[in-house]
Amino acid sequence: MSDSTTVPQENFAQTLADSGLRSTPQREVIYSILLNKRDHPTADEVYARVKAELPTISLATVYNCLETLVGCNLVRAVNFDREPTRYCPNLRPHAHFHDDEAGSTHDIDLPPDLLDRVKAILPPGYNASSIEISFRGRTVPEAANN
Amino acid sequence: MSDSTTVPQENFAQTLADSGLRSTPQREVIYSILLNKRDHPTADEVYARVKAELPTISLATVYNCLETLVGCNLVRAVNFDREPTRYCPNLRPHAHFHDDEAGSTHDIDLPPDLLDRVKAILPPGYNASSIEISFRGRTVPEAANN
DNA sequence: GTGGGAATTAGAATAATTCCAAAGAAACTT
DNA sequence: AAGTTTCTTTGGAATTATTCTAATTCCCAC
Repeated sequence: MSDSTTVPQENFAQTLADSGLRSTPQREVIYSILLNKRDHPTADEVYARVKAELPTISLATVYNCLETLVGCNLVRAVNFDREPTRYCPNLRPHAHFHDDEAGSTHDIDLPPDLLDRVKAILPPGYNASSIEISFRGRTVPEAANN
Repeated sequence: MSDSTTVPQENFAQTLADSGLRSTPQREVIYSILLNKRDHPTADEVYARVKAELPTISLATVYNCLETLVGCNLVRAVNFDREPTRYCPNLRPHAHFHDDEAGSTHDIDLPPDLLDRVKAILPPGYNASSIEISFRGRTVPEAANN
């Protein structure tokens, strides 16, 4: 189930506990939904999916849980322009490509040295806590292995 | 007034005309406001500044004009997380750094080859029309020349 | 099994942006 | 220069994503 990019289920509770937080059914299900279908769903989409398992969950809880997971680095939030925030359980360094035609978002793995080179452009005194590299455009199905 | 990063006033009308658009007082003033103070203002901030010169302008027009200028590549829109969109007349390749403490946004010039290297990570079939590299964090005044 | 902090819930509120329909210029046409 | 078309602006309503709030519920420690 887990690969090098994600936190295995058994560490999930621990990671939360490390931040003084509890593992709850809502948090677990939401995290598993993100692992299950890696299509960068929005909060609304997560809400729709989680209701199948927890029919009484509220949208506010979905937002709360997602924010919590982002806060303890179990999940990354991805933003494109004025689009709703999307969520991604891939913790490996990667960029994002947003296909404007399809509306879909894809992970693009980053060569490890490249992230370092990008970080290196910051002048002294600029202390970055996060970096985001994002592309927008079209994917050409014929040309891609896709 | 203009430098290598911006469009000189005399080309402004032409650039609009190339897209079948007119140069209007509202568009001109808004563009000059962006040139004048390069602090990445939001639409609201532009609105406040433009009212000094055009007191009857509406917020909708500010949004319209900014979108128009972005559309014909006179201006770039910059987004950070869920913050309001900011606008920037710097057309040179550059990244953005958002200082969470001060709420300010800074341009970070990109070495020309770096943008190419970043573009090169895209698999075949991924056709990017725009790239954005953005940092969030703090700036440390003591360490910076700033 | 009771008290207290944490978490969830539903709904109201907010903030940024977009939509809409009407009124106002500007530019072509003849 | 009047008429027509097209582009632009305007104010206000509407929309969308998200956050806030207050009330309940849950869970663990005592």
